[in-house]
Amino acid sequence: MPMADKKSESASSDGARPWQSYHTVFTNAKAGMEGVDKEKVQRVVYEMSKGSKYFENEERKEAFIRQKIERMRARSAKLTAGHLSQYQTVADKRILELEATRDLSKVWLHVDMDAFYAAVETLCDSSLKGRPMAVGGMSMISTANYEARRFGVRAAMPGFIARKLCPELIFVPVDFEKYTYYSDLTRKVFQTYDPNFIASSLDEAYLDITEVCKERGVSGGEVAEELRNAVFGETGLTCSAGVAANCLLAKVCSDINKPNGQFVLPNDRLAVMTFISSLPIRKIGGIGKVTERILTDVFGISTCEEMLRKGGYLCSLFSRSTADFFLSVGLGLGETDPPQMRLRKSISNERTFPATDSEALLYQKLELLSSDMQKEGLHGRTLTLKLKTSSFEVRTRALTLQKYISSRDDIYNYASKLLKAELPISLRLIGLRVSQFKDDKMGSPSDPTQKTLLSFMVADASGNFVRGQSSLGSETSNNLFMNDFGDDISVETREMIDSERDDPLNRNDSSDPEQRCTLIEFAGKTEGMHGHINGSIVEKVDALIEKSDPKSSQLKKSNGRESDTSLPHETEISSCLNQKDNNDYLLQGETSSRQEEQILWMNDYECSLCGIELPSSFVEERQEHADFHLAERLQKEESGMDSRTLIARERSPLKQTGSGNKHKKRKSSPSDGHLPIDVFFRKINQKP
DNA sequence: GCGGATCAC
DNA sequence: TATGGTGATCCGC
Repeated sequence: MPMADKKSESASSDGARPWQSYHTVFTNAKAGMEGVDKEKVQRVVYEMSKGSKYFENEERKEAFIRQKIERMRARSAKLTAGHLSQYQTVADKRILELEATRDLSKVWLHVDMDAFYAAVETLCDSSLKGRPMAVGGMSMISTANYEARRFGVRAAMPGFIARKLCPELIFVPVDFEKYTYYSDLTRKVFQTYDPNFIASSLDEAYLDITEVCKERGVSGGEVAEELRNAVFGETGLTCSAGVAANCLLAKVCSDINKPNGQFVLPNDRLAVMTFISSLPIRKIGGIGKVTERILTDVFGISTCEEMLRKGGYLCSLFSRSTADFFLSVGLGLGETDPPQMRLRKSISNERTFPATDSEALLYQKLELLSSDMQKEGLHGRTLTLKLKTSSFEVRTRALTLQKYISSRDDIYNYASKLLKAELPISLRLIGLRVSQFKDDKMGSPSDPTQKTLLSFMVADASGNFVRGQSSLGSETSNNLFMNDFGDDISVETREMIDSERDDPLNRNDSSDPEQRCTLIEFAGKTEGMHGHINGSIVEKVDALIEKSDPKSSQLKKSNGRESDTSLPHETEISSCLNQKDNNDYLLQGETSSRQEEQILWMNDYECSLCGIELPSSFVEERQEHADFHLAERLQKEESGMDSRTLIARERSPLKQTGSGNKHKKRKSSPSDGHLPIDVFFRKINQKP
């Protein structure tokens, strides 16, 4: 097993240079960090952190990661030549299948504002120009300008460490109103190039400029140049752009000539493969600090191309979806279609405070949080209490109820129970999260009197917020992204939301919390999240390769994320039927199914039985519609009609009215989670 | 369903 | 003096 044995190297030098074993994210290559003395930064960070509770916790985490790596190395070493060759065959086949999904017909542009918060602050106060400056405070920095980055100062770094690195550093408090205002200006420009642009944060967006290029007969690079000029003209801010055939690559490209630059990757397979071949894996969205270490330390993978060369190992040691993602990365594949609209699945509030073990104080914090949660006006069944102890250990304690709760008192009472079980304890953070919203599970009849997530504003794929399904493409100024920090890390989220409510720019705002825009998240959707490779190894070496079902291993698209790229209709249903679809290649075909719902509102608005579109806010209409199908079915059953026939007929229109992407591959084999439809309905009927 | 982890911004 | 907040997802139980 080839491996980059960095461990012995660093272990031997630990004594002399202990800071080298303290892995922070602050020394990763980032725009503006060229020429930074990383060794010095590392040393300062280490010296400032050493001995703190935070540091000790980091060391504990580090020890776990080392263990993980050791376990994986051991498993990897245990693979026999036979197993490996089997898995190599699987990987090669998979690579071919993935390759077949390559789509070079689209031109995607990723725009990324340069040091956005810092740039806005400088725009508003020209005395900051040319001086090292950071937005944030002594405990946390949201972003730093390029002058500060030369000292190694960067986002997510504590301010007191930043000041040590750069004593001249100017600190400016965050001001989200300002950033939102300028973000809206940029979005107005984006909209002229792609009305359906995807805003992934205040300072980042994806634009499909395929049509613009075609209609005007210009290149992607020319569009990028023009757009960047327009953004500068509109705001006085610079941005960087990447142009490529898919979102994943475009994002990588926008980082290459940052700041105030752009990079075009031609829609050409050879160009993509060449580009990918030397690209460090850490540049890929979804591959973070831990995943990078595992891939390099266990498999010796440091560039994307090596993903392909080590395909056999990857397929044998990772879940199917994770391995698919890795292989896609190796091929330079990524999302080429706008992501499906997604509804928020949870809402949370958390707050850090001076550590205390005073129970009275802790309950007081909980009370405040409970009030905040009530203000969100959501109804959920699952309540999760998050705790961070004074030693930085994070715990979560969850409770799922029969009923939906939303009131301050309910939240507080249940949260108190969860907290009580942890006492005595010394905490520095308490958080609450509510999930399993009323309309989370499709098909459960809605109570029209209830506020639900879906009665809030929802967003279309452009990131523009719309009510229900109508008036797509509302004004960009109505955008609101709660977790919208870009390069910049918020420490003032609560304030941001509160101030946003009074923002004169948000003309649709209402004081009624029900009318408020609610975040629909897009962040990271195009890259997806493929961490969690820890402990995901299943003993599968004994599985038979014959079990691999060719149909089931068809891939839809892109980054290999089943749920992200699923087509509507059957695919959507199948992913509901079979949430646990993470077996490895050789174990496909053993997944179980479970589903009890009646009507599935696909994409949250489309009836699974007849395809009629009913926005989720049409609560009563939906109930009526469900009743209609029920009555219809009962009637036909009584008349002796075979349910299979019935269902087939009812479902058939779906296929025509489908996504219009019939050529796209999708999960299609029963082993992938499709219940025979009559079994499916039999199950439904068992449900009271 | 729960809890720990990872990731993005 | 001092290391964030929000949301998602995966994975093993």
